[in-house]
Amino acid sequence: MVRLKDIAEVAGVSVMTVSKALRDKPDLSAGTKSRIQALARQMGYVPDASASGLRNRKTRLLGLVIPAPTDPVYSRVLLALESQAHERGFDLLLAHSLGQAEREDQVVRRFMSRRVDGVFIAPVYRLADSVPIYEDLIKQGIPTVLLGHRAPFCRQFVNVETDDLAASGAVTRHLISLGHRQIAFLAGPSHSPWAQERIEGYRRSLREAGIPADDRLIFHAGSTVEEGAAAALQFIQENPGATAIQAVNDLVAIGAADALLNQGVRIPQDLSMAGFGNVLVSEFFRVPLTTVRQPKLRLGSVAMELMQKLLDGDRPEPVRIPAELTVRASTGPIPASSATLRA
Amino acid sequence: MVRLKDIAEVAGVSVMTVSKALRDKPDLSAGTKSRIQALARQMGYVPDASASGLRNRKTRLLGLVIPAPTDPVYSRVLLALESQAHERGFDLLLAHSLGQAEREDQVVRRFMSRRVDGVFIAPVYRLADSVPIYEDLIKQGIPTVLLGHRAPFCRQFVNVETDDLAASGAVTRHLISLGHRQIAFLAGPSHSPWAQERIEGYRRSLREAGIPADDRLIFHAGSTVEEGAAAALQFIQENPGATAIQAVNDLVAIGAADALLNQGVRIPQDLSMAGFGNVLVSEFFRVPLTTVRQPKLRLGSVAMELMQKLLDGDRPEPVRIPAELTVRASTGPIPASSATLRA
DNA sequence: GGTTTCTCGATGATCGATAATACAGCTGAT
DNA sequence: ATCAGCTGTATTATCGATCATCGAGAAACC
Repeated sequence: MVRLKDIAEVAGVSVMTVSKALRDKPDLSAGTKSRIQALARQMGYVPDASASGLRNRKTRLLGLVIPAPTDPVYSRVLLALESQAHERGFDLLLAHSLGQAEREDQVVRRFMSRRVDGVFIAPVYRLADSVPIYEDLIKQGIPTVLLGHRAPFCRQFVNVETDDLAASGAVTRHLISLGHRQIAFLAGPSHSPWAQERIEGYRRSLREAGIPADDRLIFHAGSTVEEGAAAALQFIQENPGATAIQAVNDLVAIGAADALLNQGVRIPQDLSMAGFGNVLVSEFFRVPLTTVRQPKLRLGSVAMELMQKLLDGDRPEPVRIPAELTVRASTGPIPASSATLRA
Repeated sequence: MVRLKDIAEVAGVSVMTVSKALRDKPDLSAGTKSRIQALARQMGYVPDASASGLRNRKTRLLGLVIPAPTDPVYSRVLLALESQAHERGFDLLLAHSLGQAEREDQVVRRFMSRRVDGVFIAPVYRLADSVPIYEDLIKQGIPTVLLGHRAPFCRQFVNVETDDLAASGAVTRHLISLGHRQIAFLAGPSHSPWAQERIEGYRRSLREAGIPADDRLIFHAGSTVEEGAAAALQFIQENPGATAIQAVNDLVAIGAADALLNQGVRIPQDLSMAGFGNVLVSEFFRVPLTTVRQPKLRLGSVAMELMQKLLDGDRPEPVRIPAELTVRASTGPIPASSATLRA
C-alpha cells in the first residue's frame, strides 16, 4: 500500500508538500502540484480514510438505520439519499433495525464508534418519553435526521415526514364521494405516529362528512402483507357490512385484497379497497390499487439537505411533505344493492 | 468524547491497562479488569474505530455495491448479508453502481480508501477482458465476493450465483409441457451472463424438445418494467404468432404482461407469460406470475460465508445455487384455436 | 540593491488505540 | 540467600495523515 511518505521519497519532496499537493492547498505552485498529483496517480496512491479521519475528527461517513431493506417504502428513499450523499463526498453505513428497539440501539452505538459525521434514522417507535441512545445522540451533538415522524422520545430532532393526516383524509373523502358510508379501516402499529395520523385523517374526514364513527369498523392489522391478509379474514368473519376498506399502507391493503379476492369478493364491484404509499407492487396488483403517492425520492433528498445544514452548523426546520391521492381500479361506486338498501 | 486516556487517569492506571481490560485480554487480574470495565461504561466510553483501524489495519468494514436499492432482487440478498455481517461484528458500507461502470469504479475506490476488510460486488458487466479496478482488488489482495455470475474481467474472484441455465430451461420445459411450441423470449442485457444463461436455458430446452429456434421470437427487452412494456408493444406489432412469452426476469414479464393486458390480451387464456426471480410484485400481479423462485436470502448468507472464509485466509470455491420453478396463474394450456390450427 | 512575494522544507506534535517489549514485585525452588 | 519463573502493569513506538510554525531560499518588484 502506497503512503504519502513513499510518494514524497520518489518525488524528492517532503511529506507535507505531498499532502498539500494532493489536497490542493493554495500555498503550492501549480507545477509541483500537478507533478505530485500525477505521480500519486501513477503510483496508485489511495488515501487512508482512517488516518485522515482520526486526525481531522471528520470521517465523511453517514449512518443510516432503516427497519429493513425489504420494505419497499425505503428503497427509493435510500436511492435518493445515497446519490445525494455520494455527490457530496459521503459514504453511507447501512444498518437494519428490523423494527427492534435493542437492535436500533446497537447499530446506532456502532455508528457512534465509527465516529460518523451524522445519522439518519427511521425510528423504531417506543412508548417511553426518553430513550438513552437518543439522549446520547443529543449529548454528543451528532447531527441526526429522522426519516419519519417524531414522537416524544425524539421530539428534539429534525425530521422529514409525509403529511399523512391530510393524505389519509383525502383517501377517505375519495371513498365517501363514491357513495361509501360504511368504511372499514385496517390500522397499523398503534404507537407509530404515521399510523396514528393515517387513522386520524380517516376519522376526521368521516366526522366532516357527518358519518358517525363505528369502532367495529376498525381492525388492527399492522404493516405487512401477512397482517393485512389476517385482518381481511377477520373482516369477513365479523362481516360488519362495510362497502369499502381503507388500509394503513399498501402492503396491508394488498394482503387484505388478495385474501378477499381469493374468497370470491370482487374488487371494486363488491368492495372498494384503498392503500397508502404507492409501492411498486400496488400499481401492478391484481386490481391496481388506489393509493397515496408518497414522494419517496423527495423524502430522501430533503433528508440529505437537512443533514447538510446540520453539518454546516445551521438549525434547519423539520420538513413536512404533502402526498397525493392516486385513483386506480380498486375503488369504485358503492354497490347498487347496498345503495338501495340504504335509500 | 471519552478516550482511553481519560479512563486511565480516573482509574489511576496506564492507558495500556485500560486498553487490555476493555478487550478482555488474559494478562490482567480479574479485579482490575472488571473495575475498569465498570468505569468505562459509567463514563460512557465509546471506542474509536478509526484509531483502532489505523493501528490494526483491520476496519471490520465491508463494502457492498449493488446496481440500485430499488431493484427488488437485491433487497432480500441485502437483508441476509447485513444480518450475517452484523452478527460477525462487521459494518456495511452501501453504494450503488446504477449499472454504470465508472460509478462502480468510483465507489470501489472509495471503499479501498476506507480500507474495508472486504468487498461484495454485484458487477456491472463489461465487455473488456480486464478492468483496472478489478485488477487492483486482486493486486491489493482485498477479499472480494461477487454477487452474481463471473465474466472474463472478473474470472478470478469467488462468487455466488443462481443456476440460471437450469432454472430457465425448466421454465421453457414447463411451457412446452403445456403444449406451447411458439415461445417468445424477452431477452435481457446481452452482455450480462445471467441474461445469457437464461436465454441459453430457453434455447437448450427448445432444442431438446425438437422445436426449431426462431430468431423472430427473440425480442430485446432489458431488465426493467418499462423495457418489458416496450418489448411487448413491439411483440404485438410484429405479431409473430407466439402462444407464450418467457421473460428474462419478473420486472420485464410484468411490464410486458401489463401492456398486453391493457391491449385486451387475456393471460393465460390467449397467451402464457413466465418470468424469473420471484420478486414481491410477481405474486400479487394482476395475473399471479409463473416464475422461478430465486433463493435470495440464501445467496446473501452464502456470500457472507464465502467472505468469512476469504478473511480467514481460505480459498473457498464459488457456489452455484439451484432455483425452483413456481407455477402460478399466468401460464396455461395453449389456446384451443392455436392447438387446432396446428393439428 | 533592497524589499516583497512566493514556494517549499524541516521538525514536532497530534489524533486514539494497541503490539511489542520492558520492568517491578512476588513466589517457590535450590 | 539467590535466581529463575511468573504476574501484573508501565513504557515506547507505531499506524498514516495533517497542522502549526518558523525559516530558508528564490524569484519578482520598485
